[in-house]
Amino acid sequence: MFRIGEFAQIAQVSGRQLRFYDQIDLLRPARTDPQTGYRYYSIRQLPRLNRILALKELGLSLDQIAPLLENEISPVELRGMLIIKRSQVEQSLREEEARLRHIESRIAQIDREDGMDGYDVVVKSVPATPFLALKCSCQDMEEAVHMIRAVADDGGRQVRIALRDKLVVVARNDHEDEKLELEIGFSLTRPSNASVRIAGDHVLKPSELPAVATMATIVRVGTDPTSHSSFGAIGTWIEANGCEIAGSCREVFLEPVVGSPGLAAALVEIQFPVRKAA
Amino acid sequence: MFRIGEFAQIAQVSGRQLRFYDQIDLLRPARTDPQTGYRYYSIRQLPRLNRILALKELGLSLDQIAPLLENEISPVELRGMLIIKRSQVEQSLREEEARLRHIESRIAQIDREDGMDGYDVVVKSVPATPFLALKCSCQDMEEAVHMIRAVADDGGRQVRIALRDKLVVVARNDHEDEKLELEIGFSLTRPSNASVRIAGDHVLKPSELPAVATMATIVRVGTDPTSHSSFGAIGTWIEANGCEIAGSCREVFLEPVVGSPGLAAALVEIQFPVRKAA
DNA sequence: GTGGCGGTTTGACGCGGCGTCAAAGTCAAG
DNA sequence: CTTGACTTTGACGCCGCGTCAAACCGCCAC
Repeated sequence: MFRIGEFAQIAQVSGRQLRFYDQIDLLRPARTDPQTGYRYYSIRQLPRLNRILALKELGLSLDQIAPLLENEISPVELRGMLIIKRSQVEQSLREEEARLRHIESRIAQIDREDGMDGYDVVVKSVPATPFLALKCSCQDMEEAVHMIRAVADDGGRQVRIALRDKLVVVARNDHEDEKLELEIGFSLTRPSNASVRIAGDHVLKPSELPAVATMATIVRVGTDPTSHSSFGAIGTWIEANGCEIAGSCREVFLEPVVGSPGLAAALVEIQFPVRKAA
Repeated sequence: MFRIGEFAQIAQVSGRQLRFYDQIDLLRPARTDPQTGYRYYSIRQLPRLNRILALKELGLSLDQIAPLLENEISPVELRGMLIIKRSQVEQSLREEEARLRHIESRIAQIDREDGMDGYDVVVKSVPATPFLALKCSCQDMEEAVHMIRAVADDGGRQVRIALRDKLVVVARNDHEDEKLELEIGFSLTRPSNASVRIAGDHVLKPSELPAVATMATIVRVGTDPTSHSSFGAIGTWIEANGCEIAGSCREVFLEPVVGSPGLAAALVEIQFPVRKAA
């Protein structure tokens, strides 16, 4: 018979641990002195403790281990538990790997002394949304900004405020064309069939922004100057994450765009639909 | 301004989470109505929340994130934190991989319907111990058992009980010889220079069992019948763990071996020194 | 006004597996 | 008998919220 400290030393566990296992009836000492409360362990209890430790290392919880020790669980059930556990471990392995890649890419980013702003990429899911937008192809950014401003201002006036939600620009990058294929318009709070004619003989037509389950997003202030760096950041992120782009990029203006400095000072969320690369 | 529920929906977090971040001063709402206590968030707070979420995904704790948000931390310090985090993640990756291999080998074991007893392999470290033992080489198991019994009985009588600790058999398996190169003796509670002569003109000589940092161990009842299966189990375990054997195997008799059925009914701990395979 | 429903508040407990005190009692050696 | 090492119970801490509960608030329909 050993006192708790000796037994703890033999089994390389802490005394607190043994007391805890006693408390939850996982491993009770062979004898407990009723006078003093001292716990006395037999070396014969070592196999049980070792079994506990071995199963714990497999990732099973103490609640799961308890019935195993009492042989209240058939090998088939244990197999089932292990199958589940395996998939959990595989999942967490993938997550840890992704985490590791992200950490490394951030370290590399610091070493490059990049502007470290706006590297807060977050994945979220977005639901399908009714959309009222103008399709157009622009030669350059300048023309695009002009069109966006036109839609924001004129459309903002003509679409009822209760219906209008947020200004959204969708960039279709299917073909490696020089031109920017854009859809510029408003997400809507509820579906609507009405078209809206704005200045310059353009028409906003109703459609739908499809739902995206995994969308890599980044929020940025202002459209132009840092545009390149934040796109770069999200690209780096996607690469580090082992993902690939799975659709057209969106820019969502989170605040109503008002007046002349509106676009430059606006809070914009860049969204890239992504999926796990094959 | 959004109420907590709307903001939570936008950012894809729970309201409880936002309340918690408020509580720990990580993200306070833009305004809190002093009358009702209602929290009102501005969309301008989304970047901060996103930064929190992004850093959290890197594995940083909220306590670590807080100063980062206040720019109280230089990029160099952040880099240091990330380096540390990286090594932690690498470590946990290795552990998870080992866990996965162990789970899979146990599933395979169930599928083979092996006797599932005694697969509770536990790694521990053992300190160096003074040792009083007889070196001998035996032709077969029968002779070995005979020698062990001789040492146990006769040595047990002659070595003072306060000095004697446990019966230990060390199996040197350096050369692929047929013969068993054994050291049979007692671990001692303190160093001693005395030799002990036992029956059959054999002599127990003092030496030392070297310390082993990582020892794969398994506890078993009885020496003979299941010997093969438990050695198999520990071998499988070592393989699954990506380890290799790094020294001579030991059998430690955890209980004093008394009388005739002593060896067969004894509680024995098999020990294999291991190290990570290259 | 008023009833109702859905959102919000604070507050508390729970989780998992112990670590880490603190105060008081026990054991064995000198 | 003293001393110092060990043990007991009990409580709180951890980390990041989830999940109640009871009470309160806002907005819409009547």
